Amino acid sequence: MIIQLDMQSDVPIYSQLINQIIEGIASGELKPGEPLPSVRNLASDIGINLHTVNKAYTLLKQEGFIQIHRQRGVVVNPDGLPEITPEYEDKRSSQLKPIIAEAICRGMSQEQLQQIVADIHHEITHKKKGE
Amino acid sequence: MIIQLDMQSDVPIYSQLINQIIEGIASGELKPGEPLPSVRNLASDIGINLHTVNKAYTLLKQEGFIQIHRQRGVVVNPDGLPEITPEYEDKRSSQLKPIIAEAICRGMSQEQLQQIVADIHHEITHKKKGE
Amino acid sequence: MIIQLDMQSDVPIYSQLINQIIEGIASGELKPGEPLPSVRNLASDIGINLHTVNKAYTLLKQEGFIQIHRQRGVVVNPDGLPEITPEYEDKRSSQLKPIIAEAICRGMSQEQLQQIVADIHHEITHKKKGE
Amino acid sequence: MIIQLDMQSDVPIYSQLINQIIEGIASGELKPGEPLPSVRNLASDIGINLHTVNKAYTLLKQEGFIQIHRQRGVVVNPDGLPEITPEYEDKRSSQLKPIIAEAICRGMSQEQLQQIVADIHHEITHKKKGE
DNA sequence: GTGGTCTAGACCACA
DNA sequence: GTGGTCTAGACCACG
Repeated sequence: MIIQLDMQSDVPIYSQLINQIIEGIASGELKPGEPLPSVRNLASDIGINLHTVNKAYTLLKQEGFIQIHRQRGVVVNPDGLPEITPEYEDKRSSQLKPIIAEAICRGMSQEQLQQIVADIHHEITHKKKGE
Repeated sequence: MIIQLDMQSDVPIYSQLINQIIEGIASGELKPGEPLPSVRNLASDIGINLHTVNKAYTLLKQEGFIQIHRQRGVVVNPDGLPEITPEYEDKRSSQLKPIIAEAICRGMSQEQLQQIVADIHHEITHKKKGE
Repeated sequence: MIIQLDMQSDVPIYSQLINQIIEGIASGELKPGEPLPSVRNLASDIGINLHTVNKAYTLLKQEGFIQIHRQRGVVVNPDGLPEITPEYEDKRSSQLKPIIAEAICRGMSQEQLQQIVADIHHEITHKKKGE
Repeated sequence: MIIQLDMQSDVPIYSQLINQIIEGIASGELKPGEPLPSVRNLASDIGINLHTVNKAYTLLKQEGFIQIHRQRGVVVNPDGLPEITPEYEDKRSSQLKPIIAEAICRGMSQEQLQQIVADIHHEITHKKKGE
């Protein structure tokens, strides 16, 4: 899986990493049980510090997306992925609200918004490898 | 309009402020041309630093949501609100993508997602004053 | 509050720090809402790296014992402390089980064990400041 | 005796192994003089590294729980089990203290704590073989 | 060779 | 001045 980071972005690198891995899981590129690169390999591959990768992995583990095995490395959680918890729903709503509010201000209708969501949804779930 | 800030959130206060004002505009609570409190008043009302309010106002102005006049104070942009620029569309997509990816991971269907979006859209546009 | 670390222990420093702070809260030495030293102050006071303190604080925040405010520093959670969750009960049992098993092997009766627990409980809740 | 290991746990495998064997002795499942599987057999049975089993056995021997004979293999110490030494008491207290402190923070009374201890004690000593 | 921990030092966002 | 992020480099526990 190809990781694309924007070093100029104000989004922290470890966050970008988390997002990319979650997208990889969502798109099916990364399947449950599949191994992820070791902290050091990934860090040197994408040219960042291993602590940054470590932080991303640790947070992904805490949220239940991956498992970090003692000395065997990191794998996508084979026991199924995190469920829809009330905390998650709260977080999701508070993330979506300002985005939707701004869209409304800029004159987007509800239908247009839903179309955008549908497009992105499709883009993720129909992503082809290496794309 | 009532501003609700969460001092424990990891979202910066100036961001929360921006979001709340944009939501106010989206809901119709704040109409084009309508005055906003002065930097000093708003800061003392909600008990935060002057600079924080200033930063929020400045960014809102940069994005075209408000106008700041030296003497007349701050008003919601009476000349219409910002349009849908390519930059905005990029920003919106990059914000939505990780949210949608996580939703997919947690087993939400596209329909469920769109329902959530519709709910939040409705919540914003049908908000009653003072609520 | 006095922090006592054992640099020779195989218990990680950040863990010892977490334990000491939790004990401080349990003993009433640290009350809800009370501020904790800044990351840098605490680090230099006890002669460790700020990242180590940061890790301890971050984990304590994740478990709900403290709040980390934007720029105002760290305080003991004023909204009440974490509750008894099923996850906590599982963790607690799996921590206690091997300790109790070893105690049994070494010939301790259930009454003796409970006495030890009572002693430690008393020691924590009746700790006097500076002791 | 059935060994249950959690490869995802952050408790080292050799520690889990030690705990399980001590629990086996505490429950009476493993009696003094009773033989334990050879390092090789146990390792291949539960699918872990030789060194891991070796480390567990070596530590158990150091603490006096088992004896390792060159030819006759490994047996539960027939000369009686380890006693209550001051070192053990220190270790036990330092293990129990943070657990009890957290329990207090989470609002458990001393009676509740002792009930938990009693439950686990009962669970260990009344364990039936093969359970 | 793997992740975990710790140190040291730097820059930035926030208020 | 506060915490947040990132880098660099080191040692250790684990298997």
